[in-house]
Amino acid sequence: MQISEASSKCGLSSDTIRYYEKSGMLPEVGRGGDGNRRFSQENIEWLTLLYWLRETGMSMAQMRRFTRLAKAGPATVSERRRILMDHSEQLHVRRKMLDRCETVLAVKIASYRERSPEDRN
Amino acid sequence: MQISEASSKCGLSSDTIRYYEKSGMLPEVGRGGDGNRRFSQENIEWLTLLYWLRETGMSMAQMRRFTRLAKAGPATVSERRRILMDHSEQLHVRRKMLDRCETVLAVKIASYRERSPEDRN
DNA sequence: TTACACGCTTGGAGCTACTCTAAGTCAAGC
DNA sequence: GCTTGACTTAGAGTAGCTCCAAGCGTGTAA
Repeated sequence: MQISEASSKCGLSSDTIRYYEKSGMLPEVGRGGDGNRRFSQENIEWLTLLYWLRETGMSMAQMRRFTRLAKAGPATVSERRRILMDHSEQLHVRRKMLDRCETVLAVKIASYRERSPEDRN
Repeated sequence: MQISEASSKCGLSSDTIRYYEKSGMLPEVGRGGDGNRRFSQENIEWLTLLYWLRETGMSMAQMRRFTRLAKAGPATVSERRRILMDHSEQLHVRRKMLDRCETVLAVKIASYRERSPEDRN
């Protein structure tokens, strides 16, 4: 599978995939006789995980660390699990932010509805 | 109120407040006789709203547009309400992303738990 | 009165995480 | 043989901060 198909399967753009590879966030990606990248099913699964981690705010530094651990083999499984569990907690923090913002917006929108005598910002 | 107090009240750093002002995302901020910025209660409310919009992913371009409309006066209220309502919908999209990511993480974490014969990435 | 600290000011450099562009290679189809 | 299209690289450009240096004005302490 070439890069554009990989891109449409994992959700990251081709540019981002190349950038992630250069930044050490992918395990070895093979090349065909034409010199182009060939993505395996495992590669796609990895990219898809990165897509979700990025989409929910994990830093590249953390993703790089996660990749390094995965490359190091099964001995690092517990450390990797820790990273994912920590990120899972981050998701709760973010959800709370969304909830609070929704309240803030609701109040602001309501203030726009009532036609007050003074200018409402 | 000077910038550091404003910063601690709205949640944006002093640097970010100055940056936002320079980028046309604040209505006029007054200056004291010493040449330093003086923030009014209205300023703080505006900054706090920007804090929430940023925190939940609104682009600077959109925030700038929102500010421009607010400066233009009450005639733009309905357009501003539209912006906030659109952003409110965005929050739902983001929440769904968090939910899906949580599922992805749960699956991955579970795969780490079962000690499989092959190396699990 | 001089000395130093503190909080503010500006302009500009540096950083993260992409995103886009230019210039080139290679294989397939006409 | 020529064009088209997907790929390659290096490197420039962008968004949104974040930090730093150099300088100014006020306040306390010696």
